[in-house]
Amino acid sequence: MATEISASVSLPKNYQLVFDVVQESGLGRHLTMADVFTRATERRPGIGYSTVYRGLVRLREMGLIAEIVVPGAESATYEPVGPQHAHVRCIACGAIEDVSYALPARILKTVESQTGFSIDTGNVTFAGRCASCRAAL
Amino acid sequence: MATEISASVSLPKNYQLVFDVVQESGLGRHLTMADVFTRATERRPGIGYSTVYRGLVRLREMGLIAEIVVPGAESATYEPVGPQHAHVRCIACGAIEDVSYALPARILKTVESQTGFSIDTGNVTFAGRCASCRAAL
DNA sequence: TGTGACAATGAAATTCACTCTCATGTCGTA
DNA sequence: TACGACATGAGAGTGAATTTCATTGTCACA
Repeated sequence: MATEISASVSLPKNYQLVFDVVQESGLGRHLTMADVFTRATERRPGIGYSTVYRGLVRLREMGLIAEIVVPGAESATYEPVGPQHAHVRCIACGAIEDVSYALPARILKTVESQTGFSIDTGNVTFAGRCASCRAAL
Repeated sequence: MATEISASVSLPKNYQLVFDVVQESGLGRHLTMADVFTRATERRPGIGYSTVYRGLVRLREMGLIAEIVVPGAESATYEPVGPQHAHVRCIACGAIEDVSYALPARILKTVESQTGFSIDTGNVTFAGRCASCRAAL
């Protein structure tokens, strides 16, 4: 199941492990650094927290995984790269889910002309209550 | 210049001070907690960090100021409440600016039906390079 | 195979924003 | 003045994120 990284780059085995952990969590799943560390430890007992941390940094820099920061969440989470999408966070239980929404390209253009910035990315997050938390009220 | 809070509520004087600091920063300005503390200290030397912190929490709960969390920024920032807008952050210098953009209401509806969440708020942030950082390249 | 240069690793310390605790101070009311 | 309720300041605590450092591993090349 371990997804091999395609090309020429030879990734250190522990970074490959970190990559596999995130990749196998699947689209729509969101792992915190602690989650990734836990799963990595199951596969390679003794792996250091720093190694996992550095793996996440490296992979993010390489564009192989995505770090998402959601306001209100206690820590950053990581997910496989995939199609552009937004995230929704339950203000009650903290669950994070994907939403298939991407900002229209013309919005980015508008923002560029309005601010003078060159825009690389747009980021959308929603906050609300998930179905089960609403049911529990 | 100190904006009086309108109504019946009598706000403790230090909280009023915190409110004034944020209010006077003006729309489009973004102060970190440390910024607010610094400015508050100039006006009332000896004011405690905890007091400023509690002031920000209280005012946020009352809806009198807004806390914004931008991915990549080292800390949360505070701004006066105003019309819905998005934020753009320079990945080079960290500057944060306002952008007049709000998610269309129908998007929120779509997200609700897609996820089963009840959506309270939507949040949009952009990342890019500001004009002066691009000029400096 | 030996070796040198360099990258990766694990343990632990540090940093930093944020939050909380507690003892004291202040204010309004009777 | 006596009292209760809330505000305050100093500082400690929390936890995620990041860095340091000594050690180990890896790889290219002789």
